[in-house]
Amino acid sequence: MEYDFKEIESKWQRRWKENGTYHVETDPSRPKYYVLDMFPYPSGAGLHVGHPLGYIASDIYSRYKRCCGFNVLHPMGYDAFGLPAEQYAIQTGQHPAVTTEQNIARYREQLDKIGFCFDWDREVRTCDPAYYKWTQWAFLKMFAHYYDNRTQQAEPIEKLVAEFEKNGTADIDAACTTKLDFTAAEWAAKSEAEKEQVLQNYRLAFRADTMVNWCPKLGTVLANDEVKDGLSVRGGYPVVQKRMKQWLLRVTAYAQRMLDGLDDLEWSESLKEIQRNWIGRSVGAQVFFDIDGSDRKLEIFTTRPDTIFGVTFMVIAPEHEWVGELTTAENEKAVEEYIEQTKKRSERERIAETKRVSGVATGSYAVNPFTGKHIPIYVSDYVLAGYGTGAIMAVPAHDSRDYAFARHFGLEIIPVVAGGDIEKESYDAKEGKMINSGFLDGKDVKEAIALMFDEVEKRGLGKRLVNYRLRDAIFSRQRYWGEPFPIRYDGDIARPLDESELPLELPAISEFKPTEQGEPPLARVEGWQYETSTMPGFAGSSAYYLRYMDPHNDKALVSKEADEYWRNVDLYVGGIEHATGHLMYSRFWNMFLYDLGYVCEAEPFRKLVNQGMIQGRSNFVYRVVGTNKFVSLGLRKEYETQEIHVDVNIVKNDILDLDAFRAWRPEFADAEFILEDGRYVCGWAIEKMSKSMYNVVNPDYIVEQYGADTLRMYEMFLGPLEQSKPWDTNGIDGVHKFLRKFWRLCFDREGNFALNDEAPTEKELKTLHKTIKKVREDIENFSFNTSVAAFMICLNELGECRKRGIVEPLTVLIAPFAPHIAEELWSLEGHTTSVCDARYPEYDEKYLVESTFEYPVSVNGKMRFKKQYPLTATAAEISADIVATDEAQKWLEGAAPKKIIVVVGKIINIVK
RNA sequence: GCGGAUAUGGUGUAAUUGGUAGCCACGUCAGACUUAGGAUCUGAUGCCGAGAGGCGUGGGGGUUCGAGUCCCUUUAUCCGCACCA
Repeated sequence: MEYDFKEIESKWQRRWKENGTYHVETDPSRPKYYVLDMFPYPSGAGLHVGHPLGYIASDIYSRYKRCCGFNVLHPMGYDAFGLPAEQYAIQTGQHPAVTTEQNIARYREQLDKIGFCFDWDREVRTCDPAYYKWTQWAFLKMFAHYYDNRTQQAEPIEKLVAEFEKNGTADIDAACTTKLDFTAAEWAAKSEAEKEQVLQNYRLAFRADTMVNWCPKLGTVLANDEVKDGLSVRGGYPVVQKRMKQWLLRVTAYAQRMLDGLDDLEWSESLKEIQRNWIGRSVGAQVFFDIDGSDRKLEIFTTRPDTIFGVTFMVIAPEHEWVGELTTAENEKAVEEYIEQTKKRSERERIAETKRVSGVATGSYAVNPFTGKHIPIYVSDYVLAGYGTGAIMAVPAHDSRDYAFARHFGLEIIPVVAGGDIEKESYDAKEGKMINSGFLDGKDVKEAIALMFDEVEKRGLGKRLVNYRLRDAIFSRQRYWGEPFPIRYDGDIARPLDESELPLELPAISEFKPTEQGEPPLARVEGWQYETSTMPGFAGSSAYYLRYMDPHNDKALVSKEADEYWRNVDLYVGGIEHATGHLMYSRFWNMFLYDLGYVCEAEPFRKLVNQGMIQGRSNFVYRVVGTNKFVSLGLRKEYETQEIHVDVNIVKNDILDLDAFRAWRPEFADAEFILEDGRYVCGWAIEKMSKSMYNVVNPDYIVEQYGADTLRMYEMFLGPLEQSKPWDTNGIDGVHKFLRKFWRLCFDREGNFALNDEAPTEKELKTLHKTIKKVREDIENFSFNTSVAAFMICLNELGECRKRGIVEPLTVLIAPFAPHIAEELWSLEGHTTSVCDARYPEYDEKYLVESTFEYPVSVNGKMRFKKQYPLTATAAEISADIVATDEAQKWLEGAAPKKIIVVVGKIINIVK
């Protein structure tokens, strides 16, 4: 019987569906394991061969865990709200709900062909009102809570109000936008609108007038992680800074906890590092500088208080609120001009021109609290309004930016740390001895920093302070295709809907552009008395992993029972591109729900694996310039040629299918070829997988040609999971050949199923157990490429072994990788259960043991590694051959091995 | 500029974590069976050399009896952050 993968695969996919094979329920009698993939955004282009990489890996792991006795939750869904569907709607008038529905159907069809073990009964879609009800619910909870720095958690806003009524802000230590100061009496005197204004300063979901990333082309604001190099991540359109009233999430309140939480997560060091950088904690001091002729004190933040003696000027950001106040009459014109000029510069220009020094003096002076010197205050855009206090103390001798500025404006440069040559450049290193610094002279930098902290606090100049680079997340988008905010307005006061009013459904509209007045599309809806912006893409994806635990519950996001059983995600597989977006927001969202007691784990994703990107491998043909003749790769040097992308699907092993090429496009219908060895060889290059490069490989095509099991194994065989690599269909034959060989193992020459019950030999058992051990270890380490290789080696070693005692465990072993073929063989053997109900095979150590082992020995004074000893060899016998090095002696000392366990000639353990 | 990662045959990769570098595949070459093969099977295949032999894990140096693996240095590529005080 031939290996008819089409027949086998459709048969088993149908059965799995009919029998609900992969349906999961909570089962307290069994240990749980939660394997999650980052759910896809269903785009119009469908899946290419790169998308399933992570899904296949997680599917193998899920099936493996299931065979190990775990109750495995492995769900899938769709991140269905988002910009592309809406952009498409604007162009075509097609409602996003319709295109999204179509795209989901297409995705599902593609996914089903690959044979995943998802529990589709738990599917979620973020655009489903029954789902986004809980996104809105979480938002309302955030609106109703603030973050108390003393209890280090979210608390009901009523607690804060009660505090205001009693003591005003006197005893408050809460996360806020700006520090407020008022008494109980002042609070009582405020109007309702004023009180709400104050509370917005503390709520975890709040509305504020802030500088935002505005993308005119997309007509919406964007969060920091949606902007890169001054361009929008989606679409690549310019982004400008603009002051607007927006909803925000106070993620900064959780900065420290999100930072601390990283330590215990099984994430890659590089991903943790990206998040640490994004949070950007820095420890420093807040210091107030007196301003000459004013009662005001200029507040700055510094991480180098040791260098205060070297401060020779101050700089404030152009957006600093005191710019007007600090500017003297004679400097007014120059300052105004400068600010006008910086406003015109886009974010992109500002980034591009970081080397250019610019600035202007305010005419005011501050006083260096340690030297007593009067120092000028400048305005310059190298100081950012958004970080620290938007003002700095400049130490040109020890900060390269201050140095460049001082050089440009001819300002004094005083070295206070010995070690550099300030004639040439600033000395930024945090090491050396202090000079020109009064009581700090002779001290080491580290020591000086500590002493200065104390001194600053003692003199009442300021205090220690921790600053974060992390910004609050802008949460509203001026778009249609997203979750509506459960907020209505009473004048300017935002009123939350009652929970019983949820979900607030997105109304149907037919025109998706912003209004003439530039308002979001929802402003077109007649009678819409709610907020007109919608929530951003990350809203729906922030808690979807919780919803999978209990997807049909209409009383709660997740029931206590389900949450306490499934707890959190044990293994999360997805791309690194979500490092500062989704993975930050999800952690914030989860910690918030944890504070409120709705979930029992503070961290949502315990272990995370980032699969690499699959790049495209493009093929080229070479047209002789001015003709319709195409010359093969090896001969192209002899002609003047033009390189043309050719569809990779009509090229095999870099050999062009000439007829297919002629049929590909009308202009090539009468193409002629200059061949080498009778074939046309194409050139190739690694590029991004995209339609325009004609290098997109569709998984459907691979499944059609080779079957899902081959696709699954080949994707794994391609290389280490976490590494980016190009897709190259060359080579898939090797994996397909292997599966055919595995299939034929069970049939005799006449094609009858022919497993026998003969007892396996020692050698065959050794091969089997070696493979079991290797494959199990590799799966645990996510080293799927080497486990596929192990299967191949196994078959090579076994030859034509048709013994049930060998083939049956191998079938179970291979099932996570190639489930269809495994199921078929399993059923032919007479098993009535599904192969996924079988226990994963254990290996028996005794089959791994050999009777001899090798040890490095000296032969004729030269080190060799050839000599074999019997297992019973004594230390004395071995030592006679060993060069008398310390290491060898140490190994022998008291180590006289009683038993040495050896795997195919290598020592794995010495039992004493 | 700062931080992280990677570098091994013609190609994708492997190496029991300091112990015979190149497993397993692709490709290539030779052979078998075939009317035929994009089927199947067998063998060869790191480089130089006729051979003995020599060289070989981006480059240079070091530790070690022994280095792809550890240390120092350097180069290239990729990724993240970037006027963050």
